[in-house]
Amino acid sequence: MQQQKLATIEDVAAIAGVSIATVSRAINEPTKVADETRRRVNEAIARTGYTTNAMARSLRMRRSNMILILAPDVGDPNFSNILVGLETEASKRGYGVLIGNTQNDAEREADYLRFISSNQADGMILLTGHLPYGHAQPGQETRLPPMVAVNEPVPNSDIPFVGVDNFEGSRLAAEHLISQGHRRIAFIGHSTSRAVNQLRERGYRAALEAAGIAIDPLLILDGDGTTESGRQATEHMFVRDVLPTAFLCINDATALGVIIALTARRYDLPRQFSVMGFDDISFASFVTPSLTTMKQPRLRIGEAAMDMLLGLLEGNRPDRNSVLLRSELIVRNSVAPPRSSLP
Amino acid sequence: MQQQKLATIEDVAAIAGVSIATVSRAINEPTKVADETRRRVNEAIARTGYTTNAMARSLRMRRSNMILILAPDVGDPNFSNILVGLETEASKRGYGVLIGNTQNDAEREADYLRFISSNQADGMILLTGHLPYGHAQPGQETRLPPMVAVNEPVPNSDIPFVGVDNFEGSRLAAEHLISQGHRRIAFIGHSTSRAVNQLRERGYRAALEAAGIAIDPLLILDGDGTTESGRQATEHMFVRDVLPTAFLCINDATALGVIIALTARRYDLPRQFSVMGFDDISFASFVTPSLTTMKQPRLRIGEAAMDMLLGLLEGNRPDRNSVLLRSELIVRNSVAPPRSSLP
DNA sequence: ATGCGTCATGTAAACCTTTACATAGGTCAT
DNA sequence: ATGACCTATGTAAAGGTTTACATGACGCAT
Repeated sequence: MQQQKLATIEDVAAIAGVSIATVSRAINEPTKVADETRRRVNEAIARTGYTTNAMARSLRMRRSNMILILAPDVGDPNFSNILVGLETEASKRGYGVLIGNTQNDAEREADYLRFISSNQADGMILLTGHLPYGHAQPGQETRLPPMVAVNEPVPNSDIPFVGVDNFEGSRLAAEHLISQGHRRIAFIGHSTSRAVNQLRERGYRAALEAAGIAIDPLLILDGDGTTESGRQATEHMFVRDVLPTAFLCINDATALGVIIALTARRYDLPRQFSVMGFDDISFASFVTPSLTTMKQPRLRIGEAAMDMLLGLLEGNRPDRNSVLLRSELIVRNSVAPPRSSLP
Repeated sequence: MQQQKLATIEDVAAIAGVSIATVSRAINEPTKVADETRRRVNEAIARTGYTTNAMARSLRMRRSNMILILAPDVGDPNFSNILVGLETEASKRGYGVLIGNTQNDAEREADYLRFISSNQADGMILLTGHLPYGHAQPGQETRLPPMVAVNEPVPNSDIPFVGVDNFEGSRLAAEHLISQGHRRIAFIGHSTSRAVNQLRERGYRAALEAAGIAIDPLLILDGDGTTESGRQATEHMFVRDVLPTAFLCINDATALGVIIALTARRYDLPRQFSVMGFDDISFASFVTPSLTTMKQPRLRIGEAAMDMLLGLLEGNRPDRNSVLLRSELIVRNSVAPPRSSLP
């Protein structure tokens, strides 16, 4: 019921009155075939509706023109536009995009390697922050294809990385708060050894030091990147009674938790406390007060990463091993000068 | 630099001392091969790290075990979890998932058909609400593969559909408002001929009629599904001075627009006006007031759709041509009894 | 006339599977 | 002893490309 036999290169060759080799050349290296012949071949192609069978082509060429994207959660709003960027660039260059949603499950990660070892994908984008589990199974040792890490670098590896400049972004964010007159600025991080956190905390420290503000360790708290942890961290500060005038959060989700905690305590934001996030995820503009944050150029990150990977596949050594894009300050309504500094 | 020649079935056969046919059978139909032989083959496979070349397999079998997902915008928060559901089910059944982000661009839609006509995908999921442009190009007439439409049915076609029961969901939403005492309920729709809108409006009408409430045409407004259109529709009502006590919106984005408009006019929600959305997208719980809405079971929609498609590919006629899943009432803080009905 | 280089095309191998058909050995009923 | 059937395996074709190598025609310098 399914197959009504698609036209093959032989059908085209027969109609055009040439050999299949000529048809193949007419398609892939048009200059190598005489004008008149090329015309006849094209006509035959049009008449038969021929399209080259990708499987046969991949089998012969040993490349599939497919890229595997490994992500812990494709639904994550932080990934969505990166995905769009990845797909756009790939499609523009004639590549297809395969998605692997790993849910950080080792078994699924290992499973997805079958796309690599069975030649179904030529390269891999890692949004996971680590190499797929099982890449070096006792007996197996799957050869890994060219890869580019996005968003989170792969620690202890020289895998090329594309992402936002976390140090710079965080420094700019802290500078923004400082420029508004804040001097007691809390940093709520997400220390689980993730490189991202380190850089953002360092950016925060750099900005404070540059402004001659002493770092108060009591103002640096740890969370796990969730809204709930932002809320808890804030509560913790009230319990200890060590309060900042502004909160710089590792991400928007955490910042939302801070806002929730402060609002629950009936503080008036941003008059009494300022809050900044990082990422600019979709709800950032809908919270009350709307969130001042650093916007990640997600679309461009995706495009740049795919561009780099395809470059690798085509044999270009990349000029640099990592591409850091600028994040952009998005001023909304969650930041204001601290009360004490008001006239 | 790339290829270090992967092991083929011949290598395995040589080591195991059998023919390649036996190796193939040992892998694909284990019962058809003697225990002892199977053991030797498996050992040889383990030793060589052999994985079957998917390209050769697909070429021979004429099926790729890949599904193409066509979506206007993979980044749309409304799609994200559907995507996860689709991917999860596919992966569980041994299929891979290819994404095609069409951006509603005819050219890109046509382009993605190459995956079909070149045998790179066996089936297709349509999130676009229409057949890909170019499926019946003058000369071309690409044969379309088995398909399932998700979220939005394809009008004037018998393409199987999986989605939420819009009529029922909308009726339940309206009933919820009625149960709180509302009788003047506005409906802000999105009439651009989309089937979704029709059904939701009908559900609204059905609930009102069942409660013996006359339909006031002045309370039925049109929008285009965006936040801005929700704001405008609300303003329009104030201009005409025809006001409801509650707004039932075609989706959460629209509802957000209504909330913005009302808040800007300094009304106290939900005391003075109630607002309901539809979808339960991620920011729904973060808005102030948090949005009472109908939750779409997106994950399950994705899974059900993929299940149906794979069923079709395996030759099962589906029992029904459409699967409608229930949406769930999520009660938050944007709905309260109308002032007039308070004690 | 000969030889050489170039250009357009054809021939056939290779890419790696799956599977229809053939073969061979064994069991069992007649 | 014969034939029928079953099981386990092997042989070889087919699936649709790309491309190294071969062929032949032609122009041109010798």
